[in-house]
Amino acid sequence: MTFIAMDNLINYLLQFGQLNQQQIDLIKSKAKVLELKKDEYFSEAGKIPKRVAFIDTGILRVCYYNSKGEEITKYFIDKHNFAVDINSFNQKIPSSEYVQAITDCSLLILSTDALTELSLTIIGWDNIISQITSKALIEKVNKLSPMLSEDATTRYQEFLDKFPTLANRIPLSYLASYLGITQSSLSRIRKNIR
Amino acid sequence: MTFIAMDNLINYLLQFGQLNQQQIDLIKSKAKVLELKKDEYFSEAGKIPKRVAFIDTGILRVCYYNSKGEEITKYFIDKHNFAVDINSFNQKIPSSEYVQAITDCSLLILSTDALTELSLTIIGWDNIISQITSKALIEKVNKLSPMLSEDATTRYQEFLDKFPTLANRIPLSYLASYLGITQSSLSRIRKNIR
DNA sequence: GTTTTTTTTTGCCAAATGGCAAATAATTTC
DNA sequence: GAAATTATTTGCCATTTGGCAAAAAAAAAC
Repeated sequence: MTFIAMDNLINYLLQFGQLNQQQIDLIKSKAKVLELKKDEYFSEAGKIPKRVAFIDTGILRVCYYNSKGEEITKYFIDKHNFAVDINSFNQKIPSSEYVQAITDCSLLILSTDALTELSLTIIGWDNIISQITSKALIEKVNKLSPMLSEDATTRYQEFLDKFPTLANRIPLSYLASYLGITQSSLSRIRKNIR
Repeated sequence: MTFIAMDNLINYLLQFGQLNQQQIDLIKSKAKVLELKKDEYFSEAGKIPKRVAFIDTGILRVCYYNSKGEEITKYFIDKHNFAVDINSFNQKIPSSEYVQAITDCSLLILSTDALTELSLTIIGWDNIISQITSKALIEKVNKLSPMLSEDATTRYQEFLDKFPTLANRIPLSYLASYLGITQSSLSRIRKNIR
C-alpha cells in the first residue's frame, strides 16, 4: 500500500525533472502517510499551513466563507495532485481556506522542514516544485475562465465528466457553490438532465 | 522615459528577491523597449512565444476563441505586471491566446535568450521568476473564483473599480465576454447603473 | 424501527440574462 | 462633411436562475 503510494508520488515528480535513486530514497524517507476519513480537514482557515499533501487516493475540496458568510467550494482536487493553500504556505501567513476530504483519502505528507531539506539537498527540486505549482495554477485558471460564459447546466455536466461518481455522494451545497448557483437551481438542473 | 521604465522593472523585481548593482545593470542591458499602439498585438495564437513583456504603461488583454468561435477576453493585464502566455512560453508550444494592447503601451521586453542568460548568471533569478509567476496566477484564480457566484452587475462594478477609465474606451464586446455576458446585457447593466 | 434532524426537491413567482432584430449612435472612409 | 461602416442601445419575448417556504426524501440518532 504505502509502497505503491510512494511510487505514485515519485512518478509524478519525475514528470517534472530528473531524480537519481539516492534522491528518490530521500524523498521517500521524508514523505509520511496520512489517512483522512471523509469530511475530515487537512488544513483550516486561520492557521499557517505547515505541510503539503500529495493525494494518493480520494478527493479533497478547498472552500472558504465569502463576505456574505456563505461557504463557497472553490475547487476540487483529484488524486495524484498536491493539495495546499500555496499562497499562505509560501508566504507563511494564515490561510483563508479550508481543505477537506470529501471522500476517504490516503495522502502523502511533506512537512515544511522536509521540503526545506529537499530543496537544499536536491539540485533541481525547486525547479520541479515551481513547475508543479504553475501547472496546477494554470489548470485552475483555464478551468475557471470558460465557466463564466457557460450556463449552469453545462458547468454541471463538465463536473460530471471530470468526477463521474462524485455528484451524488457529496452534499448538494458543495457542488452548487462551486458551480456558482443555488442548491435549488442545481436540483432542478439535475431533474432536467434525467 | 526609458530610464524610469527600467527602474520600474527593477523595483518590481526587487519585491521578490535581492539583486546587486551588477545584476541590475545586466538586467537593464537585456531589457528592450517596445511601444505598442492601441489594438496592436504583442503575441498571437498559433505562435510559440519568444519573449515576455513588462508593462510600463498601458493595459493589455488576453483573448482566445472558444469552441463556438466566439472571441473571449480572458483577462486584462495592468501596468507593472508581466504579460506572457506562461504555459506556452514554458513548454515552448504554440500559444492558444492573443495578447493585445487595448491602450497605447510602453513595454520592456525580455527575450528567451535574455531570460536564459539571466537565469544562468543571476543566483536567485529563477526563484524571483517563480514567485512572480505563482503570484500572478494566484491572483487570477482568486479573481475568477468569486466571479462565478456574483451577478453580472457586481462583476461589472468590480471591473470599474479596477479599471475606472477603461470601461468606455474599449469595445463593449471585450468587456462583455470577460464578464461572461452578452453585449446587450452589458449595455442594459450600464444603463441601469446610471 | 421510530423519531429527529438534515438534505433535497418542488411550487410559486420575481429578477436576471439571452436571442434576435431593428433603431440609434459613433466612428471611419472617402 | 456626406456616405458607409461599425458599435451600441433598445424592444420584445423566451429562458435561466434566484428567493422563499413547504413538502418530500434521506440520513442520523435514539
